[in-house]
Amino acid sequence: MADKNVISLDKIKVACHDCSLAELCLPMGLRPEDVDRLDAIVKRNRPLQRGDNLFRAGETFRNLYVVKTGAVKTFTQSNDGDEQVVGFHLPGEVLGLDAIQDGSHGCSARALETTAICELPFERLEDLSSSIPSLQHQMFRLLSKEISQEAEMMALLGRSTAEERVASFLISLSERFKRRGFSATDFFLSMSRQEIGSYLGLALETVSRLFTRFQDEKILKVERKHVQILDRARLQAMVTHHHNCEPSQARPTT
Amino acid sequence: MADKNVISLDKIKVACHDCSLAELCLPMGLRPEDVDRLDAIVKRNRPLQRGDNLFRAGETFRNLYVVKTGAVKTFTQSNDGDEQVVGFHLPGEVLGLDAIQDGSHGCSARALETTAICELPFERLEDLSSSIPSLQHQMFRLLSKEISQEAEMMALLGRSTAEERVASFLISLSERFKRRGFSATDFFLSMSRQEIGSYLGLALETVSRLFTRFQDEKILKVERKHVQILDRARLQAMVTHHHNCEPSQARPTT
DNA sequence: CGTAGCTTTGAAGATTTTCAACCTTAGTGG
DNA sequence: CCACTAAGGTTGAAAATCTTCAAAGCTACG
Repeated sequence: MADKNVISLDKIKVACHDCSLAELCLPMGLRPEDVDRLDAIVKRNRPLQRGDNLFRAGETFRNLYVVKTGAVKTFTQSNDGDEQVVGFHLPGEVLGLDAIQDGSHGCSARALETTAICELPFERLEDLSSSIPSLQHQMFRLLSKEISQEAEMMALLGRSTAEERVASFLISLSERFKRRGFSATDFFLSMSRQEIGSYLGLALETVSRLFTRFQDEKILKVERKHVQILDRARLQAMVTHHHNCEPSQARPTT
Repeated sequence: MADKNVISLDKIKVACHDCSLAELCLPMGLRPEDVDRLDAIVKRNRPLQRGDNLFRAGETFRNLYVVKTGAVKTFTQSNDGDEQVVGFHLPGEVLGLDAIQDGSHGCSARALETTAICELPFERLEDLSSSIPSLQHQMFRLLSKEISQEAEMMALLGRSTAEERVASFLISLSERFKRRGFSATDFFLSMSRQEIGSYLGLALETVSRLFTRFQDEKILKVERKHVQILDRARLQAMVTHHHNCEPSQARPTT
């Protein structure tokens, strides 16, 4: 809607209009004055550098976070030190929804590259939701969407071969980039093979091999972090095989 | 809180007090008069028989459902016919949260045994939430909890061996039964090996073998659907190995 | 230019799946 | 009352997939 660029002085407000609140507001349109009220509670912090933590597991939950630019991973750590990636978060996506429940974060979040974040104090958001029914509705939808997406991921992990998982991962990234106005067929992975593997429940070598194989089969062109999707149809076919209950692309929702 | 038994005439109301709304109300206590307002919108339907569908993927979303007694599975169907189980729902647990998002159910729900269900018209629930801040808060918590649980499941599926998955599944069931006042160490599985396997991303034979092995190792006693946990500590140890970020049992929250 | 960190690749090893047979239980009907 | 059948469960062996271990290649960065 508001397509303005970020302006230095009025940065906070504008930043929110054009990005952070898109996820919350655009889907069903709050009234402009309500958007302003929402804007008023949003904070924008200095950008995170690669490796910086946004929050850590166990910390008290106070804010939801919206990725403006960059990318963030969420992960848990096993007691023997190695980490398990539970999500990647691209621009426009929200973090922290799992922490509302018990007031503390259940996973840590770390920037995969230089990343700008908006912060939404959850208590304020709750207050506002009480007085703006359509915001409450958006909040419910937002939470519900997260549940759907996770369920889809569970179905993927519960059923798929390594091939399906990697294909599905690429399609997911592709769609998410596309939605934010980036190329759906040509993008950079901000995460390592290791992190992809951890997320998909595969060894990093398996991920690497699949990338190589897809390239040999002319489905992808991969050059380190740079991925180009050459044959989306075949990628899709690998996944469609398990038909995720909702006809994903049949409805132009979202 | 209300520990009354179900009384025939006033069944609907009482039923809700002692069970269906526990999940929504008890965690942080609505005021009694608010609970009554909530009760007023709850419907209770005839019980479902084993195999009956509660809803099907693609149907319009109107209600959330709370399992009162019995058990329900949610699943998606691949185009080649076989199903993928995405969840099991025991008494006190809520179904349908994933459907708020786009107004239609993304998976089907079917009774695994004779099952009683409460129905909560979501629109009414939203209206009520607007006027009862603590109910809104409970709703957010409910949705957030679902997100946490799914994230935990994703972590499990993404990281575990068959052994860990089955161990984790049993512990999860055990805890859920316990919370509802059933035995944590002696219960009946209402789902088949096939369904467990589908849920955990394992072949049904693998599930069966693990049950047998656990029995050989004196961790379980399994006799068809009847499971007894003999050595919870060792079951727990198989899972703890991956430390689910939140110290699960350290805090008596819930 | 050299080192550190990813990534790729190969080969061996482990786990899990698949296929197939058999067993058990519960329900049915002779 | 017993045999029969169907559905679910168990078990074994072969086959497939994925992981692990190991080594080498590539890039980026200081």
